[in-house]
Amino acid sequence: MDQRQKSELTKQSIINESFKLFYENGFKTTSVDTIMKATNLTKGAFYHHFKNKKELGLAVIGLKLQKRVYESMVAPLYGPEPPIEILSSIFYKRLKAFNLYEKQHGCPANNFINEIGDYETVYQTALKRIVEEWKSALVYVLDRGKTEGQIKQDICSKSVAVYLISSFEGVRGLRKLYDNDLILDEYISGLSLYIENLKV
Amino acid sequence: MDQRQKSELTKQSIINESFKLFYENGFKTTSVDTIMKATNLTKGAFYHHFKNKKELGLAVIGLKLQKRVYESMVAPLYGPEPPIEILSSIFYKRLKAFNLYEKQHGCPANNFINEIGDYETVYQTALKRIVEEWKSALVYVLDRGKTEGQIKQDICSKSVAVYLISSFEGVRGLRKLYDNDLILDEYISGLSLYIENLKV
DNA sequence: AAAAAAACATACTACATAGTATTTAATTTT
DNA sequence: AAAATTAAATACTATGTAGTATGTTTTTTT
Repeated sequence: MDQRQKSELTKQSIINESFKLFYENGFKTTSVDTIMKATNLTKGAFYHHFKNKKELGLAVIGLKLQKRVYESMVAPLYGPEPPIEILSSIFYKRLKAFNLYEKQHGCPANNFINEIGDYETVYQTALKRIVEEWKSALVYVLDRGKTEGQIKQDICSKSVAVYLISSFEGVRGLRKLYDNDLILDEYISGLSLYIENLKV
Repeated sequence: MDQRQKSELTKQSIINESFKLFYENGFKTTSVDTIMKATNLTKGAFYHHFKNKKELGLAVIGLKLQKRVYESMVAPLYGPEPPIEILSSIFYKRLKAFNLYEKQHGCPANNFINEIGDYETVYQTALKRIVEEWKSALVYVLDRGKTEGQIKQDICSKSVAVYLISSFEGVRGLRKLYDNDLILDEYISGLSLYIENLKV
């Protein structure tokens, strides 16, 4: 392996460990020292690859968070199945697929949003991008549902998209408070009712 | 004013300033020094009134956060108006009543939930109390709606309650990312649809 | 193989942090 | 009024923090 590849690997390693630590303990409260301890590297390596902690934060948001949300919640919305099926399965499946660790610590993106969404404009912009991408995909599938006559014409796709995202992120925070899945099951039941009412 | 009253005032002053600073900058990232600077008091005063920062955190949650949620979102649910009216007005009114500062920084309770809901059990328990109180009130008004024949019999009150809370807290986080109210308006529209579908 | 550059390590600075120890001032009790 | 108690101030410790300065090693270029 040449130098460039190895260097890229260490950079990715820093980003990966950061994502994990930010997820477990928060962005602001995770120190560069802690991160570098986790990577078995030193501060020299960190500041060789990143200008400062902010640059790392933006890298984690733009690479890890965005990718995570895209792969799990966005991409499936562009699938060929009937819109209502896609909607009801994607949220349901996703929630059911979370392991205990993911239930306890909530949504990585939502954690960032709540911690530093009001902190600095650069973070705001980077996080907004994730939400907008998700929203667009939801609007796409909802509009398709209307076109294909499966979803009521008079509903506002954007509003439904926002409502779906809000409730999903909201419950991922609430779940942190409990040591069982009751709240998630209740959420799913509440969501089902909502989606049911979108049908013509 | 006697000593006890004055002492209680300084304690409340510490709690109030803490609430404000926690809200703006987060719990873990607001230092005791910063708080005492804001109160124009010193560290001696702080550690006279509180054993440690954790005790302060619990005081802020149990007194300020709980009270805030109760007064704005819980108490009105026990009013005499028709359930559907209460539901659609309370969420709508609350969102419309927020000033810019409150929109930018999200929900104080939700911020705590997302920051330290997975941090230590004592915080978990204290925050859970707030959510459960809110949920109970929603279930109460939903059940009343069923009894009074205004709300569909076959919906699960708990599920709807959880879904309502989730979406509300979710959008309060999302709003942080934007510099206008579009997302709130879309949320309200999405919520209206949801509530509309609860009617018989 | 020598020179240059890149990738990292080590050692440091300046400041922030939670909490403690001790002192001073004000108030209440006797 | 003296003694005791409470409220708060001051001074401190030990550790954590972001970031810098400089050194060393490895790889690439010449």
